Amino acid sequence: MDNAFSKFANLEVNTWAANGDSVSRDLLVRVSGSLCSRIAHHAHQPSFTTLRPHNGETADETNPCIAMIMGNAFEKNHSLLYDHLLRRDEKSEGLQNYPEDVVKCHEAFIQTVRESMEAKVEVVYGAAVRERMLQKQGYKFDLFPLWGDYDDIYITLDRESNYSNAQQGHRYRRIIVFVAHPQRFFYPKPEECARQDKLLAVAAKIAGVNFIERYYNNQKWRTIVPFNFSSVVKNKFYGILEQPQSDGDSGNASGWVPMTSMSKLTLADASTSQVIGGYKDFVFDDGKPPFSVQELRKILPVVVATETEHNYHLHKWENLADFPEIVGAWLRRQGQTLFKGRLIKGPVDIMLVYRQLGTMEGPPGENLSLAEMIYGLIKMQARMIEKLPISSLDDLIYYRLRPFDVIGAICYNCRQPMSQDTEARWAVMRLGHYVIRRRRCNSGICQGKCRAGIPRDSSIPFVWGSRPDLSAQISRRIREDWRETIRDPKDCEGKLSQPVESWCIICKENTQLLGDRTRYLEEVPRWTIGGPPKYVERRPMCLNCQSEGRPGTARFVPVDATIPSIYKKKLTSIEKTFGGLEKDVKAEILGVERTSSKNPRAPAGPRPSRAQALANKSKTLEANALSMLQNSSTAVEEEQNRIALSNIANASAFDSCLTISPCHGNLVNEVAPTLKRPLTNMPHWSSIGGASKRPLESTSGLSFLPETKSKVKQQRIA
DNA sequence: ACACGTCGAACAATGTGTAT
DNA sequence: ATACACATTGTTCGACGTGT
Repeated sequence: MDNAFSKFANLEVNTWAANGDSVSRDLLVRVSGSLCSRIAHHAHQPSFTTLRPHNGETADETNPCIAMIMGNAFEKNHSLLYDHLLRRDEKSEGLQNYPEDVVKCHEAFIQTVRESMEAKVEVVYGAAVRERMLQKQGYKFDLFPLWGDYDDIYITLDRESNYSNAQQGHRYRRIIVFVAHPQRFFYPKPEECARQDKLLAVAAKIAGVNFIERYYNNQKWRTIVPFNFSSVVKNKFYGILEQPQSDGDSGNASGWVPMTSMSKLTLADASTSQVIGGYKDFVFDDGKPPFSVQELRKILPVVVATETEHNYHLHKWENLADFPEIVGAWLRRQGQTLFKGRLIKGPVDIMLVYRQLGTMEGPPGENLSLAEMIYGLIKMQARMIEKLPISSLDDLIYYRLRPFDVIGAICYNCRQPMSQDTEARWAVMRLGHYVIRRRRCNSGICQGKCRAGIPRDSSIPFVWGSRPDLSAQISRRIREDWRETIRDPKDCEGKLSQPVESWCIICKENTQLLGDRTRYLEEVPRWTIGGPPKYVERRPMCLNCQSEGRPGTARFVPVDATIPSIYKKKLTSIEKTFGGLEKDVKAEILGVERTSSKNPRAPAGPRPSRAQALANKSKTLEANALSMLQNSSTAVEEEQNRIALSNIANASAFDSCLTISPCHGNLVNEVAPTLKRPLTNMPHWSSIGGASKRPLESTSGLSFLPETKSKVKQQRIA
């Protein structure tokens, strides 16, 4: 297999080169385990959340998701583990972003593994891989619903014809069990946990490997994966800020060192609460903001001076209690500045940071005492502060040490790349928020105008660089999700690249804007994905509305009545409901979504006062609570409907590709006698894959789901 | 449940003066 | 020429509301 991997690696790097990209070979991750394994685990793509980023193996327990996978239905000598894409990447979006021939190169290699491996069961993690195998790779599978305790799940039969070395007389090569990505379980829903546990139990039973009961349901994986990982991942994958400490930028996986830096200890100990016994004092104060540049200018000289005062005690320092108070105070507020949101709980973490930051200056950290490393860090920071320009915002910003002060930027206006910010500033009041810099954008759209540069990494939040913005502690949390539903400017050719004229939906010809304009002209209009594209409306101020006593913030609709349009809030709600789906599925949904009307509806009555509104609201709440008590079955039904809706939404193209197609198979009965289907219950097998190119059209195979309004909705959309 | 309308406030985007 | 700091103003937000 080494030889095959080596060949693949050469081919992969060359394919990138043919696309004009130079990539590092040592970020390719090897397949782990033997081809004779009983079970194969098929994951998505390796990330940088690891202690072994280079020349790595897939079986890398310093990566939390992989650790979770390896914790259940996985026996070291009987399990094969590989990723669908073998290239380590900061974002696991290779399936969307890599050139198609690169993706195919990975898939061809993995397919040779799948062709050669003996495992009767393959567990596939995550919807992205599932969709890819079903749609783009076009594999043909048959669906096999289970029964009894397992009647809410099904397994998938992988047809022999999917393999180039197909053997005559065999209908199926193996069983595939599609399960959710482990990262999903940092925010578990009970029903999802139960389902995942069942799926893995079935996979393990068929394969003949051990598994752990209620592994996901009882969060038993937490004995393997550190507790703080939850907040970090939440932030990284879901953009939710849980604690100030693990805010914003900590999502950048390349910089974050998981607590499994102590993996040996953690695993042996199996108790996350005392992972680093003796060093719990190291945990940073959660509530305190980092030092601003201004504060550091004052405090650093004092901190540096303590080194000589305490010189002969330095080697004895082991935890925070041994430090001079001011050093402890300094350290506790470096969570963002030095450590960039990483949780630092002990000397090992300090050493890792020291090594990472100190690669360009100072001695390597191995043989240094804790105190020497800490003073090394203090001095690094002092040198940085000295070089910084004096700014009137110094009390509101802080800087990080290289390499964490380099941020790739794109133009806020046109989203084209800008030169990177090599001295990134961060907001003290808003943890982890990058402070925008304005610079010239030389793209065709912006033509050298001054534009805001925002981080290219969309997981890094940012804030406008003015005093009022930087002083405000809470942001309104601007929604960016709607952007997922609009076209890239470079996909807007022909008519879509032309300006769009719009006018107030109420005033039409009488529309009045500032500067004697009667039309709102949008030079670079935003269009939705899917066909036909819809113009995304704006709501500028209409002076005519104002003069006639209306608020003047009505929607503006295209003057050309043939241009369909939609408003942004609608896009947000679509993204909320269908955000988990593949982009092309979303495009289909958007394509058939109703356009917004071109005429105003009947004016509403007078608004009640705010006080009255609040009183009404509390009344409604009470009434709701009462009615819940009186009629709990209604609430239960509603909840079921909600779950059904989310099932349908989540099931995406996978479920909706189902069509009834009876067929026969004996592989299952051979390998899994315990799962033998009762004869009285005639199978309703379904075949999936390639059955439908229009995913949401067919939901006939979902007869086991309760009839709900959501189903009506699906039909309307289709 | 959905499709909007309305509101006050926060935000985005850019103009302009000034320092380097 | 460039970046910064501040000022200004249009745009967009979430919350809350009504009508269908």
